[in-house]
Amino acid sequence: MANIQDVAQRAGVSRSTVSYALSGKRAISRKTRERIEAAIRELGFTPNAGARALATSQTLVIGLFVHFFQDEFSPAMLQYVLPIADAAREAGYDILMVTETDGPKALERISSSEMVDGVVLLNVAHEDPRLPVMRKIRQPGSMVGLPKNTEGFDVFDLDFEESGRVLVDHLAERGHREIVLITPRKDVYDRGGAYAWRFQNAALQQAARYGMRVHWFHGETQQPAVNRQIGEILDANVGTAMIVHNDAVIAALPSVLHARGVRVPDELSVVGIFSEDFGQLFNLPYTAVETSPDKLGRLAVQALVQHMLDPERAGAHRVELIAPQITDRGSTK
Amino acid sequence: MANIQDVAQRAGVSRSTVSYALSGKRAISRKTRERIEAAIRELGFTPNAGARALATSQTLVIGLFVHFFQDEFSPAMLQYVLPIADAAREAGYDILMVTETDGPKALERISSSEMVDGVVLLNVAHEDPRLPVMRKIRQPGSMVGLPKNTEGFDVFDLDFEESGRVLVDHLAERGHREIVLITPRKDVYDRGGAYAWRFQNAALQQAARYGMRVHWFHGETQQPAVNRQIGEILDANVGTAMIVHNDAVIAALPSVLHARGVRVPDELSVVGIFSEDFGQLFNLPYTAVETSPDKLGRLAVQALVQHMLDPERAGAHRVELIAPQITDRGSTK
DNA sequence: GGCCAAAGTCGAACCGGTTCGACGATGTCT
DNA sequence: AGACATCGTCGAACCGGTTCGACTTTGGCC
Repeated sequence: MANIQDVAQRAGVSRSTVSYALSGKRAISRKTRERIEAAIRELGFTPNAGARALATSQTLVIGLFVHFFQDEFSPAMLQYVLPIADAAREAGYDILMVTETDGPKALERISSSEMVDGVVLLNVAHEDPRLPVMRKIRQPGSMVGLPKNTEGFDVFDLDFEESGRVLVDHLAERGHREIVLITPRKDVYDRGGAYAWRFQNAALQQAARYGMRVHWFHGETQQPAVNRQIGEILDANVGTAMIVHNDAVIAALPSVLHARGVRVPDELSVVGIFSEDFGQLFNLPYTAVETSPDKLGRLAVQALVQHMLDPERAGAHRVELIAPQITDRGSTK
Repeated sequence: MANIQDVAQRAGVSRSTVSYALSGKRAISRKTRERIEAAIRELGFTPNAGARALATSQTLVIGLFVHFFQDEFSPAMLQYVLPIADAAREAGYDILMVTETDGPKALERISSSEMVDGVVLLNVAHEDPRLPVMRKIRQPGSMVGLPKNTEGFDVFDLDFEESGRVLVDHLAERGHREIVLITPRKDVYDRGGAYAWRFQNAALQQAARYGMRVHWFHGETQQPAVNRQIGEILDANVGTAMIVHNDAVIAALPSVLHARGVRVPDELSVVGIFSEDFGQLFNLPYTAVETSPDKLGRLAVQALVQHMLDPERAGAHRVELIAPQITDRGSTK
């Protein structure tokens, strides 16, 4: 394997000259540069990442910390991960993906051994145990999911409160007075998944404002419990519309409704909150708030990259809740 | 940030002694070791990964090369990725996940800059363009998916041929004489996704052996084309059973069958090939061959780790096609 | 022609670990 | 008591890059 010394020798220059030719940080004459480039090509030289990291304190790697909870629907997670990987690469970074259960410990390990220049956290909880660690470490951090205390980080999330209101409005405008609300499982709340109660509180409050009656259920996440529960809710036969904030439930809904011969929107109006890709994957015919995982993931990476490039501006952090967009698929009336 | 020199100073020893205390490669007296450990704790020292990589030529990172094709069903891919990440961590490795479209180039880049100790390739095609690169690089490689030439690699895959035969047998035993076979999209074949024709050829051959008539279709992958196609196939009303080797089709099947009131297995027998998790996700009530992505992923990592630990035995490679297990969910008769 | 700035290159130091050879202290065996 | 192996530690070299300061050469300007 060729190293920078071999290149220098072959081109008849010193190691530093090769380095400068590569980085462009000092002027190099055209003739010399061409000789160096030829030598690099002939020897197939690529700088050693470890050595470079050691010298520059830069790894060009971003740590992506994801935890795949059993009670959350995994396909949805992937929709964040892929755009993040793409955006990172566009900015010249690779992705070290960490899925360990013990997030704080993993974060500590990766950070203190300086394997990454920055960190993206997915699925951040209200009082996320990773955040205290994030505050101690040297690398800048960016996240998807709104924690209680955002100080020191770039934070991006959907505006779940507004999303809840928008969907209630949508139903209220169409005259619905009694509705069903299906939210994530209780575990998500217990874990501090703030998006759950942010959405739900806002929805309940807005419904109260309209004088709507709301029947609220924590949706199941695993089959066959999901189908059974949907059946029970339909049996109860309360309400003329349904707001579903639960991936597993909304994915299973078409088949259950079909099986029971419930026609949407004639007999029941349905709205949800999921990404376009997710909707396509499960062929969901429901009007819904778009969750834009790709947009959020990209934003997180872009903000992080800015901080990594310009560590001075460590004070300026973005907290951005993107506005919900409703996609009307005609499932309400 | 504390480095090994700070620790040495605080413990009143030399840097090398600290290093030996950490690695255990030479004997260190109990007293000295305890002083060093205390210093490490007090200073919160963690070895710098780049420096260590430079000195040892070991990164403790595995490169995971995945390409998410639009015409393949992404949720299925995740089922390989997560077990791989887990298995890697258990062996002390982290995962650098690379999703670039230009796989060969990415492989070249990561490998020659020595960012990883070894490489896992997912979804390997018959003549995968990444393989020529794999043969040149210094790091050992392991893969899921059976290429034409396996020499030099550890290869793991489901035995798709046997899977095809097993499913045909299953239907033949129940007296079916005319069946529908739905395979992956044409693009998958064109790309050299060998699992597609390995399964299909074996199934067709076995069916011929029984004198069965087979109606063969390339399944669609994106909605709403999937549903439309399933409808058309059902309209044609040929055959008493269906073998589905296509994730998007099998995922959509329950709702289409429901909608048309086709009862399984009374009016139509259905078998498929998908993982248990996938079946659970989409609540699929079909008898199927288990694809065991978790098992395959773990095998790939374990084999790779062996090669990384013992580079001498570079000659001995495993090629393992795991035997299909059929899970009877009662969708045939 | 002399002075000065800019361009181009080099050598040395440094980043933070690991590892080899050497050396003193200690213990064992004859 | 002397020879010798073993234990414990140290200093120096090395891994492969980057970067700083200094030096030489070139060119422009008065």
